[in-house]
Amino acid sequence: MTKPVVTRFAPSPTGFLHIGGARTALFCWLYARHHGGQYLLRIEDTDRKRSTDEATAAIVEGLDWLGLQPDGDIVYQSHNLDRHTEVAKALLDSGNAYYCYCSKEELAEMRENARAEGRPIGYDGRWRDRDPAEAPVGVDPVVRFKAPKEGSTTIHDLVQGEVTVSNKELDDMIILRADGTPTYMLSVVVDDHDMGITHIIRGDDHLNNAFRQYHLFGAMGWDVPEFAHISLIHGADGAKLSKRHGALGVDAYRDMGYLPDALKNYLVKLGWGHGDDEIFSTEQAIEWFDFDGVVKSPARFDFTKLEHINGTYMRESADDYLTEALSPFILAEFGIDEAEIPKDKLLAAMPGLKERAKTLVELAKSALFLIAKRPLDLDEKAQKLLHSDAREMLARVLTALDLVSDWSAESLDAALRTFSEAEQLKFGKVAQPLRAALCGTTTSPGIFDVLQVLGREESLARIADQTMK
RNA sequence: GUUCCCUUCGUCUAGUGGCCUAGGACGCUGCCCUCUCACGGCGGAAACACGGGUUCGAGUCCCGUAGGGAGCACCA
Repeated sequence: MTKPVVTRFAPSPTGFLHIGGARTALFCWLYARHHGGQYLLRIEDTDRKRSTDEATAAIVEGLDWLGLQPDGDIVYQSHNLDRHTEVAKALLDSGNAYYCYCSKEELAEMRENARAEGRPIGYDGRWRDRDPAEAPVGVDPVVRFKAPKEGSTTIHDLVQGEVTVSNKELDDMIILRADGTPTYMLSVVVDDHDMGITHIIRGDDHLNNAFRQYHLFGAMGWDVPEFAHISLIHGADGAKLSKRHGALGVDAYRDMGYLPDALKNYLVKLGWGHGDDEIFSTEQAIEWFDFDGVVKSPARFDFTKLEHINGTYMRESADDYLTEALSPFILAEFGIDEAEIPKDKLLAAMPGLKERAKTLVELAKSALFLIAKRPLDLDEKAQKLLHSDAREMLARVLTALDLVSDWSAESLDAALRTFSEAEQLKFGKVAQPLRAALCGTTTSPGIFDVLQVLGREESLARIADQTMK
């Protein structure tokens, strides 16, 4: 019987939840769900200068939108500072750590020399075995961890495989600053242990940290969790995604009109694969997800593919769900309040509308003709289409449609076909001007659907608006 | 600079020594469907970074080279 899986997502609250973080969270969540374990959220807010409550809120909100709610309470790293300090003291007592009185200038010089001589840049351990009695007075020391000097360290990473590094590369890292506060390296290890984390899943920018953390776990006599370092997401140009280079918060994706499930589907496919499967439900992802499907190389973010997946999800979404989801977009696009939105019409038109939109923003735009008040503004193409001949023809269409008493797609179809035959026009020559008059645009759902959703009165009035006798 | 990681169509990927004449998806593109736009259907162009090994046989294993990425803080 193995231990139940416990994973954690551990962002630092210095900004929004960006897309790479969202994917890491998704992988953590998926892995925990797959194994029936727990997925926890830890806010790494020990850098109080850069951490903000707003950022924490944005992260929680972003995860919530994606449906990645953590199990159990959120852990705030800053609340555990005393515990971290306590562990540092224990390390000091057991001889696994020591005080170092180096000044910053001394350290800078050390680095410079190392660089000049082509040696690894790091602390040289000059206080490691020095007698504390030699300590300069009036200097607050930092506490450093005694890393092994000989041999090498191997990590069996679930994604990267066996990774070995020479212990010469590991310098004695600081675990307690001169002001007595613990550093990140110490805090993560203590928190991961205290939270019972079994699998550390994070971006591979932390791969090198894993070696140092490995020894910290060992020095405390703690079990070392499994590591899984997943590759980072790059922008479309192959460069790393960063805040100033294309990295957006998940809220931006929400505002661009992507569905959370579609974004998740896209994200999990970015760097993980299950054969040729492209579109699958969250349930299937949980069932299939494992590290043997995770790709080591970094992936580029591709909006076009996201759009395609989103379009697929939209077409498969329930009409009432989309109708509700649309309100904020209609407000944002057209400044129309939720209360003024004719939801019944939206719902009725939704089957035809959702077929044609890849995002909620597009969907909102395509629904404008349902909401717009007469007389309609015509877009450029529609204006061009409604030349005088067409307007004259519309007058005759109006007469023909006025005769239709049963305003059903069937009778409308029959009436318009009869009309176009009588006029010796191809059906399209009738439908397009009609569409322009009805929608103000040259694209829309099927013309009979449009007539029906608009209703007899509104349809005839809109046509009348554009006729020329 | 140094350490570690990565490298299959433009992009995401399948591929775990013979099933590969390298498969799927997005995008691009030809045709069909058609009242527009989509959707859908049937086709097409398009990749194993390079060089050496190992092997009867290499996209798959090993070594180099090149390119890309990440780390190297009293940040997390």
